[in-house]
Amino acid sequence: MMMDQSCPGKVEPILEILDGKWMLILLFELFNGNKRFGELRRKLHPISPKTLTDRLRLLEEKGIVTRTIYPGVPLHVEYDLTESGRGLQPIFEAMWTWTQSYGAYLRNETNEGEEAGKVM
Amino acid sequence: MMMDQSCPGKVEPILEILDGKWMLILLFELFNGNKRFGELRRKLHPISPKTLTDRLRLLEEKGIVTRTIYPGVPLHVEYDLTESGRGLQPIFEAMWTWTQSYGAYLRNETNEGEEAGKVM
DNA sequence: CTGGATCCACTACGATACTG
DNA sequence: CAGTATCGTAGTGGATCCAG
Repeated sequence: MMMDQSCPGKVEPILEILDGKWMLILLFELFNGNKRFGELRRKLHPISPKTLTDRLRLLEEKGIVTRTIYPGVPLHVEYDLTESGRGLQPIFEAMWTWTQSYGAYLRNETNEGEEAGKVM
Repeated sequence: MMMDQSCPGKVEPILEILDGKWMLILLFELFNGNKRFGELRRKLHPISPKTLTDRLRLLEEKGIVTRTIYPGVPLHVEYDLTESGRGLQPIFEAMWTWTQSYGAYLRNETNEGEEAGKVM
């Protein structure tokens, strides 16, 4: 593992993908299989359609997801991870491991507090 | 490795730490040993003192770094990683691995183009 | 040397309404 | 169903100057 001084600059672009209010949970949903727009919208409720579109388009640009259109009425569009997208999973796992070891009290920031006895 | 539906919410708080324009490179500098304010300021040039202070304070709150003051004139303050902070390294390594495999063309976004042969 | 104080700009994100 | 168009907001990082 080469971790020299130029790493931060090289690694930083990943944050465009992992960053922001919805990206993590969005990617997580996609890890569990391809999904349609409305499906994602329900899972990420109360995300706005504009924001969901923005995030999805960014992921598409970055080669993380594919967008497949099945013509017909009603319209049918599927979002799926590319191989590159699936390759992000080890990063999630590393984050998850860290969270379990050290992240206990960080919860109070983004979660609003009603997660006390939740299932995990 | 348990990765169920509530993981994203649990993992998300890490992004407060990894997130933002300077956090990655800041943490990276700290991985290479404790540093003083001015030292970090030079390494992260052209970061503003306000922003550097903000980032450092956040990391302190989260238990990622310690701030040690050595009284005297001129003032001497050292920033160092806690064990929790050092525990972030596997996440960096996972990101680094991903970058090398899939992230080749992502570079053009955050780097403005004049970084070609830069040492950093 | 190590910041605090102020002011400002940008942009992610949201609400809502509308369309092929 | 799957978005687009518009408008609005709030938080975050930056510039600059000042202070213990």
